Parts: sequence; structure tokens; C-alpha cells
Amino acid sequence: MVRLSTVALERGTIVSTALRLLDEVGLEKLTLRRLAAELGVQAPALYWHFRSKQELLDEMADAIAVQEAPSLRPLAEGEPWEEWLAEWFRGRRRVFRSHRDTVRLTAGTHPGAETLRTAETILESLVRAGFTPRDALWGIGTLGNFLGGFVLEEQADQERGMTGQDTFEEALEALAPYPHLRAVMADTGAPQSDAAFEHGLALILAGMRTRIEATRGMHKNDGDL
Amino acid sequence: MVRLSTVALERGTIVSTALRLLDEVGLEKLTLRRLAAELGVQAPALYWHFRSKQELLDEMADAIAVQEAPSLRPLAEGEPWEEWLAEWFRGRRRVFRSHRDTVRLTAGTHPGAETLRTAETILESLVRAGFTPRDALWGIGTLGNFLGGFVLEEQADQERGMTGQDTFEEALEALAPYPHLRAVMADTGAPQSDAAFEHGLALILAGMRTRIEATRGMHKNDGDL
DNA sequence: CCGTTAAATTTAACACCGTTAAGCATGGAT
DNA sequence: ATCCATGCTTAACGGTGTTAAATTTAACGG
Repeated sequence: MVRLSTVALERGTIVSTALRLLDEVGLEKLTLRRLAAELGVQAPALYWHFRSKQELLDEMADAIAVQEAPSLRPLAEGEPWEEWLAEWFRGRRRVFRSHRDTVRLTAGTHPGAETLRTAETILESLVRAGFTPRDALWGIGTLGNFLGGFVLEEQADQERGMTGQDTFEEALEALAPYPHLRAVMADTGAPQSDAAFEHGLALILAGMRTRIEATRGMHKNDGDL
Repeated sequence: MVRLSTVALERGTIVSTALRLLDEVGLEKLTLRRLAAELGVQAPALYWHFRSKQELLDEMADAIAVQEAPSLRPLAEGEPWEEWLAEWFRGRRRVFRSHRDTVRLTAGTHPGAETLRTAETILESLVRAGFTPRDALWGIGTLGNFLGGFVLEEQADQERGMTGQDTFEEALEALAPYPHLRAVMADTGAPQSDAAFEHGLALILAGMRTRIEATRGMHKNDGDL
């Protein structure tokens, strides 16, 4: 094994520097030369540590996924699953928002081991709470897709806002030809707000509740499980 | 070099050629030089028609959104809103899937006029069906975010599948350490299947139904509307 | 028919990108 | 004292979006 006597670069430092740089300049301008400069090094040096830029990006995605991973605590006996599940997805959104462009960075990445372990825990907990395994998995999937779509749009809005133009007020102006839309948007505020996220979450959870009730109904004369 | 045709290039032909090329080579390799070659032209010629590549991409996104726009037919009186709305979102998914990488292409694009007009129609129809304007808008938003997240993942899977590796069978192998997950996925099939989409759709629609019932409950003594 | 003008495209070049190949220090082990 | 792997540098290749200037093409009035 090796002893790094002086200033040897390490994968970890590269990744965390890359994440910091990502927040400064955005994914588009996160370039190997720029990252190397930030590390006081020439660009090709990075190729000693990573096989390709994609491998670095994958590592970054994984680092984000692991960092401050929301409570993987299993559902306690008798605890209401709704709030437990909602809180976990709120945490996921917080993690996504902890860096710029995380959705575009993550999209198409295989779920890491940590993610799978969490999925297993949620699945098992929901089944214990009375869900069919299918309903549990599809529920998680729907929530996950909603989360992904929501944050994708949210971060796209932010990136667009960086480059300058329209505030929410100006965007409302553009809706003049669509009176219903304009009126309700003046009421609800920006489409990707906390309130909108909460509403979407509540909507899907309410849908899941109808499934669990349907399941209980079917097992009415199976005796208790 | 000699132009093959003396007919001037037009925005429309450029966009549709770009869409065809997108399906052939994917978004990553959709390059201006390649597109120009396809049109029998040099790359900078495109800059006479478009201010930047981004402007071309925006136009492409808009073209996809408009093409075969799913039934903007307003909800008929007495027609059940669930199936009407579900069918529209199924159509949206079909449109997204009609080209490669459409979600990544569309994300961060301002909604075009056609999209807004459709949103207005849906909103107005849902309100007629008994929804609060807020609930209607947030319902549409949630469905839209779900759709976006779903297709994003779906197309990422496809793109990944192009470059080669794992079938669904092999993916199941990797789930060996997670028995519940593995068992239920063997049952439900791939995560981004038609069945999964239908389930997610049904889940959100069920959630919306609980909202409309809550609304009706509150207006119980307002007299009929 | 000519000359002028605007439209549409070419050629040449710039700055930057990810990536590869080869060379050059450095420090520990033999 | 030498070898050798480590970790970096320098140089370069082919590619990208984009700009500037020169050039061809089409149209039209005198």
C-alpha cells in the first residue's frame, strides 16, 4: 500500500471539490479543466483517478445519494405510515436540492446499494402496514417519479432564473390570454413551490390510502392477518 | 462544395430533419455539423435560421408538444372526468415516447402557447366537474410531474439499454440481498412498465377524487351550483 | 441586359471540450 | 545505486458551438 507523503490527490477530495464547483457554476460549466484548476492540477491528472468524466459524475451522484440519507428507520409498530413516508420523501427532496442540477446528474444512474437497502426497508414497512407488495412498490415508484419530475422542473426553473429573465410577476403577465389559469396561478403561486409539493405528496398518499382500504376490504372474510 | 438543391432551407425542414436525426443518434450525438451534413449544408448555415443551438432545441421541443397533441376536447357535460383526464395523460406519454430523449430535451423549456391553451381547457373542465381551482391546478401539476419523472426514467433506461448491458433478468440477480424487493419486482416486472404507469395514474386520480368529495362536502349547504 | 441589393451559404478561424500518449519527477524497496 | 510504481505534466487529437468575413445566388429596377 501507499503512503501519501505530500499532496497526493484522492478520489474523495476530487468528488467533494467537484460538488462544490457544481454549486458554483452548474453542470453545464463543470468542466474537467476547470475542476483541475480548482485542485491546482492539470486536467489529465484526473484520469489517473477516474477512467472517464462519467465515472466522476457517477461518483458525485452516489455521494449525494448517501449524504445525509433521510431516515431509513423502519416504520414503528402502530405508527401512521402516511407521515412517516411523507417525511422520507421530503428528506429526499431536501437532498436533491442540496446541490444544483442533481436530477439531471442522477437521471440514468443505477440506484446504489444504499438506495436499494432503503427501498427494501420502505417496502417491508408498508407491507407490514397492510399494503399488498405490488401496491407498496408501485406506490413508492409513483412517489419517486413524482419527486423526480417535480425537482427536475424545479431545478430547471432555478437554472433558467440564474441566467436572468422573468420573475413570477412577469410570468403571470404572459398568461393574460388564459384567464382561468392566470387567476388560479396568482392564487397558488409558482408551480414548483413547497405548497405544490406538499399537495402532490398528499394526493398520492390519499390514493395509496384507498388502495390499502380496498385490500383490507378483500380480506374481510380471510380472518385477520 | 456544391449545394444539391437550390431551394432555400426553411426552419420547418431543419426542425423535422433534426427530429429524425435525434431518433437515429440520440441527443448526445445530435450535433450541428451532423445535422448540417444531413441537410447538405455547412454547419454555420444553420446560424442564419437560428440564433443558437438552444433555439433550435426549443423549437424541436415545441414541435413535439404540438404534434398530434392529445385530445384538447373539453370535458363533455356529465362525462366522467377520470377517464377523460387519464386518456389525455396517456396521450402525453405516447407523445413523449414518439422521440428519443424528449424529457431531457423539454425540461427547462417554457411551455408553448399550445400547451398553455390545453392547460386552460383542462383547468376549466375540472372546475366544471366540481374541483376547486387550486385542487384542479395542483392535480394537473402532480400528474404532470409524475409523467415527467416517469418518462425521464423510462427513457434513461432505454438509452442505457442501447449501449448494451443488462436485461431485466440480470437486474433481478443484483437484487439478491433484498428479498422483499426482489420478490415483488419479479411479480410486477420492470419498474417503468405500462402497468406501473397505469397504477401511478390511478393512484393520483384516486387522490384527486378524495379532494373533489371533500369539496362537495363543504358546499353541502351552499345549494347546488 | 446590367448593376445593385438583399438573402443564403461557404470558408476560415477561435476557444473550449473530453480524452490519449508520452515524458518526467519523486520516493520507497531491493 | 538502481529499479519501479506512483502521480503528475506537456503536447496533441478530434470534436464541439459559435463568430466574422468572403462569397455565391436570387430578385428587381433602370
